[in-house]
Amino acid sequence: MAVQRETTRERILVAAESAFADKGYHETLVDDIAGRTSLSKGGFYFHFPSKEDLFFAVIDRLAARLVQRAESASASCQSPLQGVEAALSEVLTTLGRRRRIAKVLLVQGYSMGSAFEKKRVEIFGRFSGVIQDGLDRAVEAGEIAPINTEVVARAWLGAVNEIVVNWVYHGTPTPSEALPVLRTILVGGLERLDADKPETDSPGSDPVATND
Amino acid sequence: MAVQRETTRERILVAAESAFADKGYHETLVDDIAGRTSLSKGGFYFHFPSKEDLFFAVIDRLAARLVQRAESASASCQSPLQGVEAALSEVLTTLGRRRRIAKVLLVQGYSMGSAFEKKRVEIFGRFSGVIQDGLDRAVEAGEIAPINTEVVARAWLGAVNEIVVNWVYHGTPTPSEALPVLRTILVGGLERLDADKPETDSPGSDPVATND
DNA sequence: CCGGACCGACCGACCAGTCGGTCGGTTGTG
DNA sequence: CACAACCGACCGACTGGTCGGTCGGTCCGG
Repeated sequence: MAVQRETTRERILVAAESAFADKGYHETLVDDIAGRTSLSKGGFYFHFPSKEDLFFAVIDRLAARLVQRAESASASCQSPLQGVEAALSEVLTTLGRRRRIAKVLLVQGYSMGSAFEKKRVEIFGRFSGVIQDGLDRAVEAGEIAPINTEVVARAWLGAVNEIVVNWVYHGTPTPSEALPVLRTILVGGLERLDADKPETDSPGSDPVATND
Repeated sequence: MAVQRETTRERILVAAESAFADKGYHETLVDDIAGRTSLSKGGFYFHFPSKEDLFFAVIDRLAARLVQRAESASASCQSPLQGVEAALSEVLTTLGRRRRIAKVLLVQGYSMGSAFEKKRVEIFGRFSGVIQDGLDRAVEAGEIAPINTEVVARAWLGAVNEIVVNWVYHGTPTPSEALPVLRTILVGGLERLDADKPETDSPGSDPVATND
């Protein structure tokens, strides 16, 4: 039997992800999670020191996966701006495929109260860091004009977040429906700056397509 | 003594706004609010049927005020697009002046759990309605090219939301710092569409300034 | 027979909401 | 004007249910 440690821990994380998605932090009881894991409450507390720690672990796992997806999507692109666009699409479509995950990551955390604040800052910081990096490189590469990339990154993240959250609640418009529009207005908002300052020296490749 | 009804109710609302801003829904006790109002718990329950009702009343009040500000800012503009821009600025700067209000309105609600979902949909719907209306009129007026205005409105709202929330937690960048950048990328994202389809018949007045 | 994994009854803090009671003002009555 | 009957606003001790967390114990593989 021994050395089920990681297996069981994983089972708990999976069950918790689902439970938190359904009911939020407060409304999910430790007994619920124990139940879904076919574990007793005591069994659960053998693996996690507290409910709060469990929640953070769930969030961290999700965020890490998503950030990695975004990063690798971005890395497989030629130009920085395309990379940012790809990261954006990746996040949007991934969350769009997994409504429950989106809900845990973007909504349910707040119900933890003040303990969540630090975590939210950290998670959103990771994402906006990825985007900001790409934007900075795009500026350096002369793809877009200089601008406060931190604000832009945040704004994009917020736009994506709102589209996803609204979809989580409303069911419409779906992220994949929204993607082309988002691409147009977000990336387009920067390209215009480029047009203002036409000092680019890109090697003639066609610029980022503005629609699918 | 009689007929303090409204006065006391108002006092409770004000105190609750502040308490919820500080500690969120769950962490704020009815006793806290009673305390801040120099009222007993029983006294409080004379005026509100439940803690939940109180919270909704607080949120509604704040949202109504803010929506009205946005609408009147928008109404005092000449072109629809300028109106949308003005509404955007108004919301951003108003929230930027009142960090606590921003927190109650945009963050703390989630800590109520599922009961808040309907409310969030409603509140954000009100705001995005204002923006969407303006955008629709801007499309009709030929100021911008046709686009899915619902998605755009949501995206803008999300961008503003994220900037404000990030500021609430991080303290930087401040909404007023972010405003010019937001204006550039958001409104700019639409103007570019205009440039693609140069069929406007605006009466020669200079277009919306892209920076202050 | 040791100890890691797990059990589940139990504890106790916590808190929304209740309820019997108080008290100052107002209204009605003679 | 006096006095009673009434009422709206408010008080605060109490309750009842809920849950996170604990702890003494069990079970099984090595």
